[in-house]
Amino acid sequence: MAEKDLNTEQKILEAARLVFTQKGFEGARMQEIADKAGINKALLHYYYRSKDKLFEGVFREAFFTMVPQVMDLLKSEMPLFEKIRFFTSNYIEIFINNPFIPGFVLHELSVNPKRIVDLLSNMGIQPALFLDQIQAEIDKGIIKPIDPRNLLTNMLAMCIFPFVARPILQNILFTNDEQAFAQFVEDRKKAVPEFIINAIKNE
Amino acid sequence: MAEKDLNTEQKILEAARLVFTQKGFEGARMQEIADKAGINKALLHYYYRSKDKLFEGVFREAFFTMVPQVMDLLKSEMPLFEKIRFFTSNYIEIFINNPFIPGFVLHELSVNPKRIVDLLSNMGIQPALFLDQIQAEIDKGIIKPIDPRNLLTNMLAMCIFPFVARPILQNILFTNDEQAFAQFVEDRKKAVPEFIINAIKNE
DNA sequence: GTCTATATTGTGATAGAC
DNA sequence: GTCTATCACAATATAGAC
Repeated sequence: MAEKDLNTEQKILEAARLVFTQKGFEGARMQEIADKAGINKALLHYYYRSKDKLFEGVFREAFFTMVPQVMDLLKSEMPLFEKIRFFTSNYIEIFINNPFIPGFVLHELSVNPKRIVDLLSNMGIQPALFLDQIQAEIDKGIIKPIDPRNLLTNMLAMCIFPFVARPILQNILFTNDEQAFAQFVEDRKKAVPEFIINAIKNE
Repeated sequence: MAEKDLNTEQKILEAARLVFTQKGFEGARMQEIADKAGINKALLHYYYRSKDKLFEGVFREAFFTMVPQVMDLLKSEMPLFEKIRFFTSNYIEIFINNPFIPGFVLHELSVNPKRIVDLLSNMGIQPALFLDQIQAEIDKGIIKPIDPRNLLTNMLAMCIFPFVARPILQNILFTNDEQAFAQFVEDRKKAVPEFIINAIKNE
């Protein structure tokens, strides 16, 4: 690494993140990334040999933002209900700060599913501990019987879906009022864990 | 690939549906659609003047499959719990038969949100009646207090999300076993409404 | 490192024979 | 209606001056 203008490189990555996450790989244009970074196309290729290489970095970062950070939380020793509250509210908060990540990752996942195999095996995603914890609470009679995988899927669904379906939800439920939708999502940091715990708690 | 019995126009639409739903508008190639339809590019343009026109038809059909069919159900006079069971299981069944629709529609929605304005206004999506029904049940003390929009969002999330996130869920929860995942989704036709009703029902 | 100019390949779309 | 051949342009990528 010789003397690189980190400023330019940062600008490129930031611009690429914006364009890729909003348009996807196929929809993104190197010209638009260059424009947003305030440089020209040639300089993009000077820093990153190809569109693929540039995308690789952006996708990796997005994938790491979306998947593993909070997944680690599932492995902790926290009591179940507390863990559910912590997981959902933190996850929603991450997406509030990165609203385009979910749609971006899910689209690229469905277009090129092979990619996840590489990435997932490179990071030890292991929900087994969390699933076992759920099963243990069921056996103890503390929560209602449920397939632990269904519970985890529901948790993820309620955290992620509003960001993937935002345009349509905002339109239907809030007549396109952006601030109202932002407040709605903010409220869900408490509403979602409450909903989940109500669903599984034994009286 | 395509049936010889079908006329050319049907073969084109079928091929376009496959390619567009799996690759999106930007990722789709007219060449690939032509190949899948067993014809050549020129003939595509003979039947549909442009890629846009062809996409229009496919997206419209997908959008109508995804959004309004079951939405009408929300307006019916059914009791709330029964309505929730009917809605969720029917919706999941639709996606079992059209697994690529959710990802396709949601992606195009986020890439081109303006499109929904046109389509949504052309069909009277009106969840108000359902939201009112929920509020009425809350007032009567039959279900727990909850923002009705949160409840509707959660319903949609749990129905749709597994199909959008299928590659990653199938990998993490089922070690890429397709049949196991199919069974999992089938089970959710009963598990999801049960989960929801448990979450809101007052004891 | 940054630019202008250009090469090179894609891809959507059309012309015209049959 | 269906084909082959080709156009026109857009987009990635490279060459080379400064």
